[in-house]
Amino acid sequence: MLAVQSDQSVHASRPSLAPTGVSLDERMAHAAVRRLVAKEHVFCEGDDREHVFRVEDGVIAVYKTLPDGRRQIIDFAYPGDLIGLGVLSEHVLSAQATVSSRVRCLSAAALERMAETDASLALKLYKSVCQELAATRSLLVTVGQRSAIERVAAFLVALQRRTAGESSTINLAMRRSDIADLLGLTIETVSRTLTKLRTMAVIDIEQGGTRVHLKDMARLIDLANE
Amino acid sequence: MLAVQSDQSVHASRPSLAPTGVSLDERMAHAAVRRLVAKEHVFCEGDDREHVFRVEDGVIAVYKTLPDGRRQIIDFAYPGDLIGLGVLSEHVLSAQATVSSRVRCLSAAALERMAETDASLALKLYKSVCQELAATRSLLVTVGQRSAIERVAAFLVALQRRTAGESSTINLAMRRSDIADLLGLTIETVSRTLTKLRTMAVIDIEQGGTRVHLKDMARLIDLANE
DNA sequence: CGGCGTTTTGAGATATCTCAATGGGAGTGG
DNA sequence: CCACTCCCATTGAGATATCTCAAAACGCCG
Repeated sequence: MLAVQSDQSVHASRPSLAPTGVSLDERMAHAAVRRLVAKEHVFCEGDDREHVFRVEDGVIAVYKTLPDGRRQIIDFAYPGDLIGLGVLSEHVLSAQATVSSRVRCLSAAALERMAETDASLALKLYKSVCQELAATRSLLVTVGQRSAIERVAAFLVALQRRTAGESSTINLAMRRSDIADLLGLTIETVSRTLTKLRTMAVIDIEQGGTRVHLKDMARLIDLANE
Repeated sequence: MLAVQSDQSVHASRPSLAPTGVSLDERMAHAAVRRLVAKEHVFCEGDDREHVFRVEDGVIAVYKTLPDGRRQIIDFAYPGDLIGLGVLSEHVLSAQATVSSRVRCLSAAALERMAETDASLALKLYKSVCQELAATRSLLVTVGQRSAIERVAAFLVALQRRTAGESSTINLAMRRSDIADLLGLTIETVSRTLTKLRTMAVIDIEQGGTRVHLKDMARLIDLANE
């Protein structure tokens, strides 16, 4: 989700005219860590927005549900990402660990109070949300325009870029139902599409179905129609 | 799109520690106006991001295209909305008038320079992008989870709330193809769905097909499954 | 009045969903 | 250590919502 780059001080690049005593990272270092088991919620829609969280380990699914229970995952948050930013006093989305995870808790009020007098921090938040917006738009294009195989291919490519670095093996760290709810498909279609990609020799699925080896990245990107 | 509330000065609510000489609205008042005919572009993906625009009149479709020409409209921008904000030096989206429109042009560099030393303005931009993000997420839920009739109903409800005030008559001010590309449907499905809603006596479609009267708002909201 | 772009409507094709059954792994308790 | 259970993934077969292709009607503008 929101990738706020680590730095030694929020004032590193440009001196602020409204200095504060404590940098974002300093606060982060002291913030309490919370451990979550798979499926445990970080927060739910409607909860008071007391904290902003930074993912330390694991994967957090940020999602919205319709009254009848259908669920759209908006984003997966990986280590380093921030979740829970917003302008309202209540959460408008829910967030749930897909596997056992750790998050660091930061007071939302304190963060936003800092930003009120610290242009550098406010601008950092602004730019971060712009990035988040770009990611959400990208998912919207995928869900609105692409076929099932294109969606799954795009998802795998995005996951590789976001979490795997140079490696061509990715760890899904989530269930098929999570992927389905991200891409606007059913679990059966996700499963069928993954086996189709395996049949096409574009990917390998390891025993357990959670680790995937991207054998033909160029082909996968092509299939994603990016 | 980004709804930056009008005010007399960006310092109205809280004195900034980093004052600037010129408020956002003052700049707006002096900014050049550009007139566009239907289908004319405000900017295209890849263009240098020289300006941020505020819509004065008409409707601007902000969209992204896939290599093969499929198009996903991300948002319609109405009078008062800002378009073209971002962190990169190039536009990552295209923007096109759906009907003849007017926009005001503001230097992107100047705006972002102001924000660097004006925490109040930076925070305002942050909050605006948060709202934009919320709208995009909402559309993502619609496109990812809802059926054709739910999507069209949700679109009509959102349009009414956003542009019609108290009135129950809305002006689409766009083609069926624009609605289709917003909702991830085809023009035929949009057309059929609108006539279905008319048959159900939930809406009336005026001669010309561009003005729609929402006869049964409660039912429409229910159909949208919101 | 003619022509063009757009919308509507129809009929058939198809991608994806739904429902159902099977199988594998992980954890639990005997 | 072996059943047993639960959860999840896979696979199949049939249903269906939406798409595609095609034609006709409409409305606007020159």
